[in-house]
Amino acid sequence: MITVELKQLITKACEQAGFSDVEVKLEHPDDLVNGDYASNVALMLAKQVGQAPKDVAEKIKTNFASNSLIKKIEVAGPGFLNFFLNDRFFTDRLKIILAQGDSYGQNKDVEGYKVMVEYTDPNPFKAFHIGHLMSNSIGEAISRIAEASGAEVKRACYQGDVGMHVAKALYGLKAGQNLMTAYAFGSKAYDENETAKAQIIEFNKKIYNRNDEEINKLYDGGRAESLEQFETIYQKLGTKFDFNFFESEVAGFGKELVEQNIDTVFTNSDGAVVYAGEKDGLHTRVFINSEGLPTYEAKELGLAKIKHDTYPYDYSIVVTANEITEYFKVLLAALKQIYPELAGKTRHVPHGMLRLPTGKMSSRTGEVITAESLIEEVKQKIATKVKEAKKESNLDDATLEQVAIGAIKYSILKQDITKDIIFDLEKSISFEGNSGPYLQYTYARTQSVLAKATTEGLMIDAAKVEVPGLVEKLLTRYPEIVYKAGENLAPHHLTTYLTELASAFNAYYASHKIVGGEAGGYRLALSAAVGQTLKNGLKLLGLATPERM
RNA sequence: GUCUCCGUAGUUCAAUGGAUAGAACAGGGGACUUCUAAGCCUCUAAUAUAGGUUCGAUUCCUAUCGGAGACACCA
Repeated sequence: MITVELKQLITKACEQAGFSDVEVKLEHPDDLVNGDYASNVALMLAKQVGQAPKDVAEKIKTNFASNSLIKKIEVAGPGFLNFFLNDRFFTDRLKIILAQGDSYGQNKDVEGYKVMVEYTDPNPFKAFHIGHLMSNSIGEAISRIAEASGAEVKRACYQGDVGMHVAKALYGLKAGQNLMTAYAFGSKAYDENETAKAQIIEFNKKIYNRNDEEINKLYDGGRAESLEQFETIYQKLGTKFDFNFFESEVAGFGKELVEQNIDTVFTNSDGAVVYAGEKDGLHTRVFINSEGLPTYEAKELGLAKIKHDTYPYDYSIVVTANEITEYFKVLLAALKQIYPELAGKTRHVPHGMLRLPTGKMSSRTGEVITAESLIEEVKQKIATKVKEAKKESNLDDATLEQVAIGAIKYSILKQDITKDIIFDLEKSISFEGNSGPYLQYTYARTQSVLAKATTEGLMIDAAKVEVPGLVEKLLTRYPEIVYKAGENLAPHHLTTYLTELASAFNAYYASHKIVGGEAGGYRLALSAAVGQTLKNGLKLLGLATPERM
């Protein structure tokens, strides 16, 4: 990468100037008049060597070895070193982008590492709601970014197919409710009716023990139907899980693990088995309840080991909403004592909550927006909008869905994943400006232009090359952005960048005629490179790139 | 009450301790007999408060105020 090269040159110049042990940092100045890259090494060094920052900068500048990459170096502001790269660097990059194609931007940061990413985690018998959509969008993006960084990624989904929520749903099913309404019905009964509560607790045991034929039948049917619904949604969203783990499969082993470590790791307390987290600055959590059943904590403990047996990961990433952040710390503390090597490889990536303006969503009360209904509603909105804007709509249903899902995913991925999203259908999902469809539209536009150019080839002839502007400069930064997104597990760096790139290209497009004319070949090559980069970036985010829209 | 995360234009979001805090939406104004107007150009508008560290703070530290989450048998 260019940044590595540049850093080496700076380090060398610093040494030549008599400054050693410098950590060189590079950044892109906000304004291109301050160069393509800037470094604050002189500012950092100034105090250490007792000289004025500007003098230090000048010394580094004069000791810079001449090379073909750099056009000029300026000392500016309080003591920044601003680097201007040769035009040739940017125009040559277009060739590289077109040659590398779909692989442009990939790196080898974590090459050879086996990574398991767990995300989405919906519960059978409960609705797949927009919260799951958030986890899925983030987890899928992280998986794809990890792949682009060289990792071998396996996607995992962990699903709660046993536990009180299932017992409540079964109570509802038994009372004649359907899968959509059963859970809320059972929850209500549990809270309001003592007899129902006792019955549900009884159901819960029967589910674990599988000793009641009627319950088994209801359970098996409901579970299968739920999983089938989830598959349909994953297909729409573009996720294919390599492994499905179920609480029913890990519960037994998890319970054993806890029981084997009573008195060493865990303690008995009021009939339950708990981990006293206070010694780690955390809080106490129950691992086996007083009914003798493993809680989510014990199951998760078993899951960690079973995951590793299934796929010997170097890193295990668990993507969930941040409401379980504290709980996960307790889990990791316990895991650290039982399987220290696994705890060290496990990383919890919490994301914000998706909340409604009225507050937190609650599947207990049935106050949820399902993923399915959101996608349909957004499709409707887009269809209406397109109909108003254009006389005829050539948008087929498949494209409409790609754009709708693109709008939804973008709205989730555009911000720092740790922050909550207050979800308001009217405001949260945008089709213009800073949005998924804006990027998809820009991509389609590049393809449309290329299709128009039937007689011209993509030429980057030295004689016809234009002076590189913002578009060319942004294009060269893409690999840095992928790297940064991977390093910080922060997909929003990509969305921000892609929107900047699309915006620069749209401005270029509005003021330059691309097809035909003197520089036609070059401009087409530029359009192709923008299209390729948008496509690669959108792919990492999990957004489709329709050719027309 | 204890712990964790968060407070940036009217709204939704950006900004590895750096230069004039950047977009989008909303609102005002505008261009186009041109390759996709889901587009382009332009104007108005923000770092919760008070201290501290630093050459330099939206960013780090402390306190206050405000919001969200967790705090034993749900997940």
